[in-house]
Amino acid sequence: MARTTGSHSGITGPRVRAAALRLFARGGYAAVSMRAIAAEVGVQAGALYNYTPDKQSLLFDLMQAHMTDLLAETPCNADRSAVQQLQDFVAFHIRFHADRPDEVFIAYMELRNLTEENFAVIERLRRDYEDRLEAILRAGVASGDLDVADTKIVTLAIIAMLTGVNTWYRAGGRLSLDEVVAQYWDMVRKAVTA
Amino acid sequence: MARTTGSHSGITGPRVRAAALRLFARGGYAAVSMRAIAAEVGVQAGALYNYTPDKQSLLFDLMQAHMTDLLAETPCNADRSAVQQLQDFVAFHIRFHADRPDEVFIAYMELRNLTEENFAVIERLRRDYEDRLEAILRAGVASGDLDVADTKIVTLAIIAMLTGVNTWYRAGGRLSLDEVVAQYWDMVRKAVTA
DNA sequence: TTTGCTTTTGAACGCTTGTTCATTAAATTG
DNA sequence: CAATTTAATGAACAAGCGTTCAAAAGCAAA
Repeated sequence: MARTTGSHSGITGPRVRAAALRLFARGGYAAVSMRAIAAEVGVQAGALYNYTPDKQSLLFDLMQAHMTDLLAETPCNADRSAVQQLQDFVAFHIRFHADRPDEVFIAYMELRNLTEENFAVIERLRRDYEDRLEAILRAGVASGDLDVADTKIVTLAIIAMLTGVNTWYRAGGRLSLDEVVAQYWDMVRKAVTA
Repeated sequence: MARTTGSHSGITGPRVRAAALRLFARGGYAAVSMRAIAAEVGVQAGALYNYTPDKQSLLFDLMQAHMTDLLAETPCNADRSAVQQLQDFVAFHIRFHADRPDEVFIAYMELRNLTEENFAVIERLRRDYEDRLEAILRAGVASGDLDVADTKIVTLAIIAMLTGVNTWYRAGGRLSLDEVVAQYWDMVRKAVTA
């Protein structure tokens, strides 16, 4: 046997990325073999190398795509007040992350499995995202609507709190995403206003 | 060569655990080989098996010891008000975790590398810890001192926020631990009071 | 139907993995 | 000093790792 019936590059490529995403999120990058990814796709290990130069690129591409999407979709409406922008950010962060549990898990857990250069790229994207939130907080402090002693710390505290939702939230659980967003916004709002 | 001069079980045992802790935290359980741990101790791989039945037990023992310490040291002073107990908890959590970055990192990142039975043990200890905080919040709601809609969610949100300190805090950095504790307590207090 | 391209196979590469064990030597005990 | 216990070595094991590549086979165009 060699090429199998129905084989097609436009189909196999995305399936390789999807399988890698699933398995990396479930078992961790180092614990998942290329053969395991291939088996998930229904192909031999060698075939993966038509779609990625190596295992490291598979991880990096997944993380970079996730962070790029995150930054592209982050709301940025300068017409709204700082408090409104903060509310938009909280709602966006929770919803975006709840929709992509595997990507989020990988983006936070597999940083140390990136090469030095790849890590630098992802780290910069993460900083860019943090800076978006910090800019909102600064604007709120400047306008007097927010009471925040150290915008950097509060930025990190808010992001950590919001991202924590992913450790327990499951669609169809006790709380709807609307309720989750409302409760977290309530906490954040109280924590940063006078 | 066989046994080396100065070799002693009472010394090598702790060094094996310390090396495993360091390397697991740095590179991840799956990416660290028994030979790498042995090299860090200055010994051959076979010698490790005088101190652990296998690699999995090395990970589990580290995590269990950490969680047991955490629960043993958690403040629990029923004489104090709910708000005071909450303040005690926040200060304790930040300080305890800041003192043990490697243990904390492992306890959060390597859960998926535990066997099913070992995972269940660690998971229960983690729940016990969460329950301590939730009990404080419930008491505060009952006494009217706290305004919390859903104690479970707020428990998880607070813990996620506090544990996030470990991703950026470094001793000798811009902020002292006292300042960090003060700022986080300020946020928590405002978020859970009316 | 033949030609050429694309995709996959399956074997092979050298290397690393966790773990075991007979052997050896230091440390301890009598 | 001699006997025993303890702790380490270093080789070996089977299995798995990421990756490469010639050969094979489905597919598309002529």
